[in-house]
Amino acid sequence: MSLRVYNTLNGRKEPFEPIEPGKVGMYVCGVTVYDYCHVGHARANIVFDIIYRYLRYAGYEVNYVRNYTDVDDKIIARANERGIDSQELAEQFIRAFDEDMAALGLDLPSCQPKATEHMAEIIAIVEKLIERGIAYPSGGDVYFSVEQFPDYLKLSGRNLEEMQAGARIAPGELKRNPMDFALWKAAKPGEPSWDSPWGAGRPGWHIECSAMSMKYLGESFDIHGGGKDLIFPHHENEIAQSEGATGKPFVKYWLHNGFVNVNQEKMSKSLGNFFTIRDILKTYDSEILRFFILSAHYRSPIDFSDQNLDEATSGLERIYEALEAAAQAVEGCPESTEPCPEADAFKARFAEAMDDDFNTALALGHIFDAVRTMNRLIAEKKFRKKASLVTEVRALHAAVMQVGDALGLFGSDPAAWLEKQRLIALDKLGISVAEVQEQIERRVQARADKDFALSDQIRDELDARGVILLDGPQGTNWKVK
RNA sequence: GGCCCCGUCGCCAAGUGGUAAGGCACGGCUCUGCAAAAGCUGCACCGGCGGUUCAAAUCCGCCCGGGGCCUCCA
Repeated sequence: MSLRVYNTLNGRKEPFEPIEPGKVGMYVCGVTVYDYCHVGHARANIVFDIIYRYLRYAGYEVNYVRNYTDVDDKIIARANERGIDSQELAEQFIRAFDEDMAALGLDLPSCQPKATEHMAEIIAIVEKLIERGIAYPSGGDVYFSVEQFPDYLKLSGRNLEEMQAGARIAPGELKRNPMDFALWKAAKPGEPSWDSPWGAGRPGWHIECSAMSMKYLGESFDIHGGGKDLIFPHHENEIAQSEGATGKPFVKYWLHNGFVNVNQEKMSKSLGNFFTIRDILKTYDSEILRFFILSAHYRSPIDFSDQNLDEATSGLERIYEALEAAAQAVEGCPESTEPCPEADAFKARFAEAMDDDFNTALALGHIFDAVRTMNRLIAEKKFRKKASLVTEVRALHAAVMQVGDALGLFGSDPAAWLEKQRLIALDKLGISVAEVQEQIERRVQARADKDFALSDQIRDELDARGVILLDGPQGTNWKVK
């Protein structure tokens, strides 16, 4: 069984064969740092985080580069609004981005370059393109000439003539063809700028990614990722610039994640229907958000709502409860080195799901199957005395933890995680832990007195307010509905 | 207008030619003082119509409904 990935370049799933066996070079477009990130950014980064994790789980050595776009029109505009330096604004949101990604539990990429630190590389590519007749200086700008690059629009599958019909040349742009795009923009007063052979200026939006990806991963590399909305024009233009300059294939596999929707509509700044990562993390644990995102295939749209997040919470709690129960059930039992075919089969199914274009939804289904098996075995009579069952539960527990690591899940201590969730939930109900404890004690006394009417009344009252009492061998526990 | 995607159980969601994974919710049973949790168990012919095929949720056509890109966007 081997990995197959959906490649936007040809619209099909194809076998994943890295340029250099065993090694993967992967570049993902980061963010333009002028504002806080929203849940859409969270999805993109979580998706590529699990791709990064799974590739390593599958044995690849991965060089993962994710950039910061720290020079751009929007950064300049926002900095001007606030009357601060654009670099200062960029630094502020780079820190915010790093905090958000850490809060989401993302593994750090191998390298996180900044556009402003790669001016020499950017200028070198522009010079090369001019040299080859694919780009031309005009005023203080430099434009890429789309007519000189026959493969233009091969990623997005569009038609140049039709696009030209609707394209306009903005005032001040000295383009030969309306579809030509800026590689270098002449500095306007008050804008950050760098010296270049064409005078002071700054890079266009797309060129930085060509420069940084090729610098760290080579002129041809394996995976380039980003949101679907980057296919055109950003990634299309990256291909044009890069292949135009090198004459070599730029990227082997283009991977694009689907959007986060709110009420079936794309979450976006312009629609104003977005939630920032830091706001959501106040209400929902980051692992719940990750679990929710992994519950759908990465290329499908996913609808963001309280109901969906609450369902994800229930599902994740079920898994953590099983992990906790399994760990407790086998504690102190003799260890065994016996192999466990069931656990091996489970891991094989997990790998098979992930190998099919990172089918995390199916992979989670397999994890739930393993959870049910563990629960079933633990519930057997005299479980602890049956060595084969103990061995199987141990092996399944270890296997779930292992595949969980490949998804960035189940890394918390189950008891602590569940406790945190129920405290959060209780807080939402506006009930204090002390009050619940007090009621439990009253009920314990009532039960001791065999006053079941009072006992049930106490439980029903709490139930009506959203708190469920659970009587177990170790006494009475509680959880939120 | 051009290009593209989606429509599977009450809700979420896999499955893309061989007879529907999983989760949440719901019903029954076991357990329990009674419950809950857990387990067992029950619960869908896949938007509509037509076609191809021995066989279609899966392929083709049309229709209906929803969405995306074409301008900054994860």
